[in-house]
Amino acid sequence: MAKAQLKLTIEDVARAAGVSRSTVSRVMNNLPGVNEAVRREVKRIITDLAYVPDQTARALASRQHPAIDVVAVTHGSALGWLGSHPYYSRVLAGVMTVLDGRDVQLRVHSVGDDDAAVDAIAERATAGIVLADAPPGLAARLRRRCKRVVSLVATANSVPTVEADNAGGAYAAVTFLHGLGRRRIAAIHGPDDTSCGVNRRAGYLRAIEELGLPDLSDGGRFRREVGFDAAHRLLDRYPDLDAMFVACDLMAAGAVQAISATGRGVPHDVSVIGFDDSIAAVCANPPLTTMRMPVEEMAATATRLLLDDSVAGGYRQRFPVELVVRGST
Amino acid sequence: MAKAQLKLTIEDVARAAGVSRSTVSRVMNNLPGVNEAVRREVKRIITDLAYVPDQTARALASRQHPAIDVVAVTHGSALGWLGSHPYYSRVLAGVMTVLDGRDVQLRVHSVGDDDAAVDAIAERATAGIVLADAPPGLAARLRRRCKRVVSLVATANSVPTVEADNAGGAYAAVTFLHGLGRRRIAAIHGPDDTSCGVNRRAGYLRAIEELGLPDLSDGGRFRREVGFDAAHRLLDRYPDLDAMFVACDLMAAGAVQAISATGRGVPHDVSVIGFDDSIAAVCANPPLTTMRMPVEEMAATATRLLLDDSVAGGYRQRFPVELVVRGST
DNA sequence: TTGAAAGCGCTAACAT
DNA sequence: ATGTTAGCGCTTTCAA
Repeated sequence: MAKAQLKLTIEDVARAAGVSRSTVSRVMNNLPGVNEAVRREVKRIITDLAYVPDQTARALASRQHPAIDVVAVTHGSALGWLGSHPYYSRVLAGVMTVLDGRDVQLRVHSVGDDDAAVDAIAERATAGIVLADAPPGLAARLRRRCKRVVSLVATANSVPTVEADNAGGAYAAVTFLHGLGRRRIAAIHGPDDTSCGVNRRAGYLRAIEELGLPDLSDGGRFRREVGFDAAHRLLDRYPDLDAMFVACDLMAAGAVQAISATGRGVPHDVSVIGFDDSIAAVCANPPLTTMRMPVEEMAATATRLLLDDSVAGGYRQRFPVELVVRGST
Repeated sequence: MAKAQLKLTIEDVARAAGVSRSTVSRVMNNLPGVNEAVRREVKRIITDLAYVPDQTARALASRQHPAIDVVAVTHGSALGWLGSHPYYSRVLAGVMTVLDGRDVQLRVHSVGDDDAAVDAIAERATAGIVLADAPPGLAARLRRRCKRVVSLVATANSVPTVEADNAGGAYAAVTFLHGLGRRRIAAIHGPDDTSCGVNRRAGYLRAIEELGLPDLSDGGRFRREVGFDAAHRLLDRYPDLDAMFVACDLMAAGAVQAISATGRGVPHDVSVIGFDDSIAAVCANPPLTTMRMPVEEMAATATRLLLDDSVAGGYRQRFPVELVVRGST
């Protein structure tokens, strides 16, 4: 019996397959120049032996490191975004659960409109890139320079996507409000330049149309202050509204603050339903009924896809969004 | 003129210093067996040349990777902690700002009472360990096995610490409430087995004693539900209380929910002041006046200390905690 | 106290 | 299509 190996190396695989290390290397990296039969055989042996290439050696030799790059787009100030917006930390949490135990680095970037910086990320990417909230332009540019990209929001068609059913969630939220007897259902939407913003709005619109309700909309960016201001405006314009569908919890928390400030009760006078099920939902007063986005699960899925190198061209996976009932309805 | 180097290697340093690579390596790693004069000279040259060793090569040769290990202690369920408690994501945000651009991995661990797991972390640690909320026992154990440790909370004496002035912050909070004319100031404390819990309580106690106020205390763990329940009990027992000092924003958000639920107004009937200045503060209704902990800055400082390898034995740095006034007072 | 030499496990020219 | 040969930049015996 052979001496126990502490760690399997490419050499072991080569020997078992009766080929050279170079060939094994080519197979691992999906490089051309290997006979198909040989390639299959080597792949089989790699699987059988449960061989895992050493990422460090690979990095040293190839001059690039294995890592998952999470890229968020900078809306205004870059600093403190992670700590201040629940979404990003949930994405990181999801990625981390998968990276745990593996020898893969997690890099975080926040990009504005500096194309050079974007190209640099693609250039240095290794295991792959997870797009937290990239607009189509950015996503397409990245995808052009690096095939291993997965977006967590609907974006350029060419980019593999693991998204949530935003439109369906919004539709369900409005339907729920309607079932509660509410008939003057306003909406505070997210930005029109994000697919989340657009799809949640679409879901709202479809619902009120089917239900024969009026369109009472306002909105802006996914920030608490925006929700606060929009709710004030809405209440001013439509003093009789009895419910609000708000496109994210942060805004919904702001909306609740505004509604309270006018002397109205939540949910007595106005029901409000948020979206995301983030920490903001549970800290609001009253705590928010909301549509739960499985952000952590989505990020984990995207990461696995990247690590398994199984991101096909038009890949698309859609996660359902679920109603969580709390005190604001 | 010499050919332009794309990257400085240990060889360049050795040549400049007129010694061998081995010697430079020994100096870098603070290994014994180098003449003091030579050591100083090599260090000078390293600084002059701004030489930064390649972490990947180092990892390959030494079989260990450069990384910052952030360890959080698991209170109950491990999953989802990052996404659900603002503190941790702020710590990560702080660490990341420092790691950005450097070739250092960020690993996150959450440990319960599995000593073997703790030892494994120490074993594999490289650049160092940042303790987010480790109790003395854990911290001491880790420190015994790995010198490069920095804690973000007061803990075992042997462990270098970058902490916040919790007692001072709590004292300032109560004083502020008193200045507002409040005289029945209750407190919702954190757990007694954490230094934050203990020190914030100590600050409260010192203040009410100096001010000649009664001690109206309750508390438990740093969770929203606990704040909610404690506030209810407090209001039951002392119906006339007019202010609450709550040891963290998450609990404070819960307290505000409870106070509202009894029909009282915040801040009209009861003023509440939180601690941390996390996302929870701004999502509460009304938004929370709170004592700001510079968590991101603290984590960044700890990380830099580790990376610069300048963690002395009894290192201790204390960050001030600042009052942020919002609507709950 | 110091240096020479042999790798760490892999990739990437360059041959064949 | 495949193998041979150098390294990647550092650590680490082993000699001196």
